[in-house]
Amino acid sequence: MSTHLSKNFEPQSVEEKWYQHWLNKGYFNSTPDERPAFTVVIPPPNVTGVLHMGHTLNETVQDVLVRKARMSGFNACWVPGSDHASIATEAKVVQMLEKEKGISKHQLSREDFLKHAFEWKEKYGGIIYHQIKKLGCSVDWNRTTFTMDDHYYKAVINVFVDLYDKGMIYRGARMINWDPSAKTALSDEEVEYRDLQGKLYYVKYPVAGSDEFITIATQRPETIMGDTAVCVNPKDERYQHLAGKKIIVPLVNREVPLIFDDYVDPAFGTGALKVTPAHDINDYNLGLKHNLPTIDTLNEDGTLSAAAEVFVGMDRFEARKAAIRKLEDNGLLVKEEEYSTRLGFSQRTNAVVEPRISTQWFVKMRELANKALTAVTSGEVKIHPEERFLATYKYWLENVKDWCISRQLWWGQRIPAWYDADGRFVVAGSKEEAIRKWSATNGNTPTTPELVQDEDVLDTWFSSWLWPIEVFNGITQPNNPDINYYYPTSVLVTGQDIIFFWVARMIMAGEEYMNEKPFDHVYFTGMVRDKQGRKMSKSLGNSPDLLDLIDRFGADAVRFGILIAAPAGNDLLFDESSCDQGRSFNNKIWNALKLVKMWEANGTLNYDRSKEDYEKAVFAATWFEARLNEVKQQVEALYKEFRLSEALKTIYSLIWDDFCSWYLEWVKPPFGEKIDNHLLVCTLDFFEELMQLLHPFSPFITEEIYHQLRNREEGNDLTNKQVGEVGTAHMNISSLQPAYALETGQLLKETITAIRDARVKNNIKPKEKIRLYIQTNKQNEFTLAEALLAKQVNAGDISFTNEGVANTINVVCGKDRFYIETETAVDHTAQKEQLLKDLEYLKGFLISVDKKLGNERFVQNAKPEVVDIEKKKKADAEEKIKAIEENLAALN
RNA sequence: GGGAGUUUAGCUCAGCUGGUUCAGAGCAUCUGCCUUACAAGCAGAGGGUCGGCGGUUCGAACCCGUCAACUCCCACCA
Repeated sequence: MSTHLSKNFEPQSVEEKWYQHWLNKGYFNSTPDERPAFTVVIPPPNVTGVLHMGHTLNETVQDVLVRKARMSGFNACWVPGSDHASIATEAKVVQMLEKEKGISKHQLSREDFLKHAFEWKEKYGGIIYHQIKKLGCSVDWNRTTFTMDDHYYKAVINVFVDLYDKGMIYRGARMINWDPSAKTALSDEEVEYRDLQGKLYYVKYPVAGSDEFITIATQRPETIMGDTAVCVNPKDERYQHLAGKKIIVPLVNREVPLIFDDYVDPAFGTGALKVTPAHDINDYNLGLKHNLPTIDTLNEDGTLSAAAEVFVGMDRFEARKAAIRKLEDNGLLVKEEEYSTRLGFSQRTNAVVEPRISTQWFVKMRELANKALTAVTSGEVKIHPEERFLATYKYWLENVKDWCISRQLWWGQRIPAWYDADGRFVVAGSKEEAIRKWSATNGNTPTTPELVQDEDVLDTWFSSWLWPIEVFNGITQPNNPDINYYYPTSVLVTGQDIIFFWVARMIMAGEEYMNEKPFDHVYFTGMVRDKQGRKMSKSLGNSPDLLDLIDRFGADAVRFGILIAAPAGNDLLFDESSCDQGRSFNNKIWNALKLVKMWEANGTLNYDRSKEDYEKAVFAATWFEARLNEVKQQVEALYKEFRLSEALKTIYSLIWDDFCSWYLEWVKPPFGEKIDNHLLVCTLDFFEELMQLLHPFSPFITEEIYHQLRNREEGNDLTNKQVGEVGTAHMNISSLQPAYALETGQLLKETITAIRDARVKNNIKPKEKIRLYIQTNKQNEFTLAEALLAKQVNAGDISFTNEGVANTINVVCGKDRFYIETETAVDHTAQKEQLLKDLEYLKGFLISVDKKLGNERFVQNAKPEVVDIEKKKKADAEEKIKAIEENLAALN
């Protein structure tokens, strides 16, 4: 039956095969049934993007949870999909059109542009799906959703109309963040602030009708032309005498008032502030307060507008230089100063953001935020790790501002507002509906007004916030069987960087449209950084290519590599070497398979429990069964707390140390001999169970080995097996208590290590057989494990003794004493040294315990159990000391 | 400026309600092994005043205070 197994595990040959097989079997497809649902919606990556290591981590975590749930009896449903990512994608399409076809966006009609965009999406949108497959993700491909799918588009529009009708969406002129590169408004969250070294320019403003000047400090001399006032603090003595005077704005020689406001800090700069209501949020507020005119000196692309009068058409940064030169020429520039400042950058285009007054659409956030706040503070939605993110979440929601949702783009859901020639508008889901509404509000005129739809589209997040609902058509077909079954979803796995953009808003949408949270748990993964702790980014070139990694290490090894270093919520420093570790692990498992497959059963079914030596014969299996059950419980607990990297480490150690290093060595038959049939069955069962335990983390190799272990019938795949359905033959191998088996196994392991150590230290050749004498009060335990002990320390003979044995190497392990008799002469120096060292440690230990027990306050105050433990420690230590001292005496 | 987090072996991190046979794991290091599953391996070993200082306690890596370093989030000082 032995098919030839390759020297090492070869992932390439099995990954493709199994993924296709799983798909063919439809294991990942889910439809509602009587089982409990375990639902996960993927955080949709940008449709034209590629998966970076952050995604890799998220997808792996989700797959682990989903596969684990699937094999634990849940109806697991993981919905894949992608996000149209309006601004990012539109920027890419614009760039592509210019570069490859020499077409600029404004040459195209909206319809033509969208055609190009959809073509682009078709061409590149598949990349992320391919990567998700390569990684082994068990998503339900039948449910793939794109945020611009027809039903999804409709859902977004419905929600907009609904919120507008409820008075929660309004349109108005406000100061917003403007991206001059994409020529669109941004929400506050889409602006990233960075510290920069800038300059502060001191400029003299002449006072009208005098030869005095007021000197102001500014970072932005190119906005001087938009100044409509100069402001000082009313308590500032220096400027009192200028009250009522006019100030002349340089470069344009416009007279503006001098105003007084507490806002100005007299200690900063010169204590005088130029007020440019069109280009600074604070100035804008001052302008409102003091009724100042607003002069917008910038165009939407960041060049200077006609209103600036000078430098018209020049880019804002060029204009800054020009303004400085001109001011210098006019003798108005007093000085420049180095100044560290913060500038806002567009998250998507990296352009410096301009504060700009513009008419946009906003969502009122207060009420929505309150609901989202309650959902989390009440514990309805649980955040992991909680302590770290709860405070951030609360703070944002308590201080949230209205959400600017209109974007001056074409790629996205077009705002369903319709305007007549006079600028009056109605909000409606369709043109027909719009006409109806318009007629109703405007006096039922029978003539059809010429209604034009708003040119703008909605913020991407205004569609993503419906994700957990509309992937199940919950908005467009409320109460359909899917939404009723799958919602709320079980867990959302995402990066902490989009807690406000997405997580908080999904909770708002869930509460608003489903009257229920969108998920039970939120698991925040940390940021993936490189070895040096730097963020992974394209510009640094430190972000590995996922497909390349999978090519080199295999998907299982990559999953291992990213997960092993990823405690929940902590940033993780990713290094390829952890993939290497994953690959080594896979080879270790593969080689264990090769070993087991080499074994041949001896044909006799040695299952006779009545036989005298039965328990001795199966002790290794008894021990491992107990150990396996113990670890399974630990892992279960770790899953509950989402401590996946620890679960993986625990399984890793179980397989490598307990199974390979101890168990397999214990049951391994001597060269050329056959293995007891019963032990072989147990071993195969253990192996199966181990594979099932590891399967969520490493789906491919475990499936492959599951099939290599035994011949399987069609449709018998690990991926589709439930816990308890594999490895069942070995249950209750012997009647020994598991705790006793574990204790004896531990004793055996420690003894083996101690004796091996003594062998190494005394230069006993590995091949040399020793004779071993054991002095112990645990004779039963040692008798049970005697054969294994003999094999593992290469002892030809083991016997028990009540006293020291002359001319031997003495080893003390715990309270037990061992005497090693060898053929060669014994040199006692090494063991003496070791014994003295142990003795010293134990005596020190004893002193500290004695001290503690001698302390009356300890005995009085400490819990009785604790005192008892100390007493036992004392007794044990004394016993051990006695053993060592006797040994030492025997050596002399 | 406000808030949060981190600081334990060379590196990455565990250490849950305070109790020295718990100062641990994995990598890395050192020593010995080409033992017919695996040298991507096996068998051993060494390595830490748990960031500094102070306090609470019979007892502190763990609780409190304070200082320092690093990271992140939030905020309209020109």
